[in-house]
Amino acid sequence: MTTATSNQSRDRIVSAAQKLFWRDGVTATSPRDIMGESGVGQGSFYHHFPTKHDLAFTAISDTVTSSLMAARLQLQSEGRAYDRLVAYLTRERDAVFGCKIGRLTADPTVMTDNDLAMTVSSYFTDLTVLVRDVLIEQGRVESATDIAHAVVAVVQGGYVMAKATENPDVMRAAVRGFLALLSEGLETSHEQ
Amino acid sequence: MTTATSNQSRDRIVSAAQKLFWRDGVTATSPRDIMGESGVGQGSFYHHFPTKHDLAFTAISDTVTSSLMAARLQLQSEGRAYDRLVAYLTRERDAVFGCKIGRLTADPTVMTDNDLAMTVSSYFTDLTVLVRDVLIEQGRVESATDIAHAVVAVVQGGYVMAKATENPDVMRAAVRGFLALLSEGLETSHEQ
DNA sequence: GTCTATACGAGGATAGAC
DNA sequence: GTCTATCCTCGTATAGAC
Repeated sequence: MTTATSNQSRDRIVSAAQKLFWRDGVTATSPRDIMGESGVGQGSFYHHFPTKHDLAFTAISDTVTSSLMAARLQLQSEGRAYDRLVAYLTRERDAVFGCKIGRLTADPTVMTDNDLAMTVSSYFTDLTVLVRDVLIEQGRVESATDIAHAVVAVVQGGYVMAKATENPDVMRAAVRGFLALLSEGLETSHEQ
Repeated sequence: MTTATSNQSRDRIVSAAQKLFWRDGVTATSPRDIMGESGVGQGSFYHHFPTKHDLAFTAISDTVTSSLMAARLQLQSEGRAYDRLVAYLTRERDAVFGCKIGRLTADPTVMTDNDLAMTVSSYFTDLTVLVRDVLIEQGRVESATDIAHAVVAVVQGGYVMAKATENPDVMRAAVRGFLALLSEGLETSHEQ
């Protein structure tokens, strides 16, 4: 083994970066900001992450992986497909802070960097597939892909609207509206 | 009259700012970038807009006003309410470039400035009201507000997903999925 | 691994002349 | 209104010692 207790400073740097990237975005977060937030010094910082790109890639990849993991846990749990979908849509979200990953879409540092942009892209394609599979399971085979896109879009749009208005109820309203439509023809048309 | 042909440079500055704010965001666009894009010199630039805030407020307010105007024209045109809603949802959008206004939600310069943040916020509340009124007109009185939020969210989320994946079809899929649900119980439940 | 010192361009202006 | 010169801080590192 090369390191004993699996790097203290490195983890602190990544956590601080994730926090600040969520709040301010990657472009607006400087190495100095991250040193301040993490309490790690300059020498140590640049030892672990020679460039901002390196840190951003580590931090964003980790955020994407754990977000997908959380979605997977919820969408592939026990219970009826429809219930899992409702649970996913209505789960508590820090709506007024925006989506950690969706916001990166508006971040020039991320979008002009192929590695980072692909990581963000993969989050949305993977998440949409997860949702689509649940819709298929529910019996909505016909336009499962389209509806899955709508599901993911409603959540992302909910984040944008809630952040814009600083009101978490806006996200809830969007989800309620969507669910009203999704469940409208339920008894007659689709397996529950 | 104080000026003859109603300021050349000023308009060029605002147009350039709107273009760059859309592409890169406000935070990542510098005065120097805008001078370069507009061809206006430094002295002239700072004469018209003493601070970046002043320019951002002018540019963003104008974008919000004309976007709302465009939505209003489409949502309050002739024809059946349902058709206007479909037209609004399916209209051509530069999806892969993201929403000019929605992206500002992830821009620290905008969100930490009260004037700018309120301008962005008002766009979403006003737009949602426009959509809600069409839904009410269509006969969906019950959850018109919620569904209106869902409509706006699907479009915003469509922008985010399309930009993330660099694929405009993703926005179209989200809208198709949403419309599939919206029109599902149509013949029986609601006026068309 | 971590520290301190140093560097250089860009961001966001201000000052004063024309 | 527009131009050129100047200013100071921050972003993003690099260098070398401990």
